[in-house]
Amino acid sequence: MTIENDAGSSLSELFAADPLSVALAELIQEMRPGDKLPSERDLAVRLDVSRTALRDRLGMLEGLGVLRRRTGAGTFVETLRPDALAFALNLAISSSHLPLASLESVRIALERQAAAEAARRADPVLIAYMKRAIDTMAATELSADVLDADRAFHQSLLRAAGNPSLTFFAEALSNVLTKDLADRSERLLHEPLTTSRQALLVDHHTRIYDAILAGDPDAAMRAVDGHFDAIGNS
Amino acid sequence: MTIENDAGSSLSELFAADPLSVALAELIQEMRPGDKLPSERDLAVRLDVSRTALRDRLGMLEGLGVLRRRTGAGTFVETLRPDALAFALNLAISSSHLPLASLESVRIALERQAAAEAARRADPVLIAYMKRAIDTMAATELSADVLDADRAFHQSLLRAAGNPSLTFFAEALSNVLTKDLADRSERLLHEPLTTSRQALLVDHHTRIYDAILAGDPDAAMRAVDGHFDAIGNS
DNA sequence: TTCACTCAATTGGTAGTACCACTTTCCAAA
DNA sequence: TTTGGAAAGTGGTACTACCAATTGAGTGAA
Repeated sequence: MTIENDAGSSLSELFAADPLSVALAELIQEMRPGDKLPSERDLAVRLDVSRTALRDRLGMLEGLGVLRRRTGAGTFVETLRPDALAFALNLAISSSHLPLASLESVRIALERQAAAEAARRADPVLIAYMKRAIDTMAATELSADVLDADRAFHQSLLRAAGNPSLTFFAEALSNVLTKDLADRSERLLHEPLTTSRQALLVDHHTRIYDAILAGDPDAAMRAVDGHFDAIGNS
Repeated sequence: MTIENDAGSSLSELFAADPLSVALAELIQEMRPGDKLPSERDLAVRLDVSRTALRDRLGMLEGLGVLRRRTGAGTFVETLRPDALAFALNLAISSSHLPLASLESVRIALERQAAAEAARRADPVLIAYMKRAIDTMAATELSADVLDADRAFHQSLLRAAGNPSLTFFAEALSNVLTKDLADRSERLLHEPLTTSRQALLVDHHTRIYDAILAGDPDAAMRAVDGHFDAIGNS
């Protein structure tokens, strides 16, 4: 009866979590996103714990973004939500004083990798979205539009990479850095949109785009680095 | 009285979390790691909720690795623990079917960035640890020792980068990939340690080391890529 | 005085009950 | 057939009681 610990042992061995958490984790591992868990009352009986203790762990798993509890409906297995991770990271940055700059470099690392993988895939349809963002960026005369186009570009870049983990972490980081980015954007919005600066941005993004279109991962990575070096100093 | 929402508003605006979670998050943000929270009974009264509801959220925050509850002692603010994130990621990978390969590429991206930053810092003391790992790798005749030295090398590389966020994410990913790595290691342990393979590994690591020692970020990144390309095909 | 021990207060952990609000289902009435 | 609402089920909260671990102050002896 205690033989099916293929998936469970790795969790219980790696993390010295309490048995109840591990039991729940193993249960969830056997389910798929969207599946409905047994009701709290049933599950409490089945696991031989009180509903109070069970809810404590369910709260934890919901905090981790693994579960979603819907009042009146039930508890469901969730797909990993980047915003849940972002919530944790936000708290951690405040309480643990993780420097924003160090997070920025993680973001750069992910974007660089995304560019490389996008170049390897070279999916014409997905790459077209990047091109559209660049065109928008070049056509407008408003700082706000440039910022929007910039966001759209980086988003389409991640999509073009087609790497779910990369997308997940990058989105989580984006959420974390949103406040910082908002401050920076605010500053840029109050600056006049100089033609030279706009041309510079368009040029940088075009280089990334060209490298990906050409299927050159190394050139794509260099282009991303050049981009972030430039806006880092602006 | 409602003016001090500099840190709080970002949380409540970004995440549509319930008020209680946000209130707790704001409280935690004003504290430092190691600080002790009020007792559950006091906090429940202060926030005007039941201890039941409060414990539900505390469970969530503990799951996120932000808090640590110690029976009989109290609840304390924690520094961000990579293993907590790894726990969540493990569950997420199982339930959301995030491909291991996509996670590997995130790991590569982080390691590449670490190499670049280590080269920029060029801290002789920290770099020396990398050299030691390489020497160990070259001197031994056991597969197990090579694997240990390999781990030591990548660990000292992250340390040499001196980027806390990079280290945090890389460690979390290492924990997640531990099972997969264990399988791979197992396979390697049963293979004979060919001199050519060992020389290849030593050569790859030496290239990374040399580039960092020379303070050349680009070369360091290329060396990391070369390394992972090679072991990816082995 | 100093050290070691005991014990009571405090704290987190669990159990159980009751009730509320919301959702879903299904059956009966139009 | 359609529609309305009742009923059952679910998560959310509150409250009480008790357990186990920790802490610290007080007490005792050396």
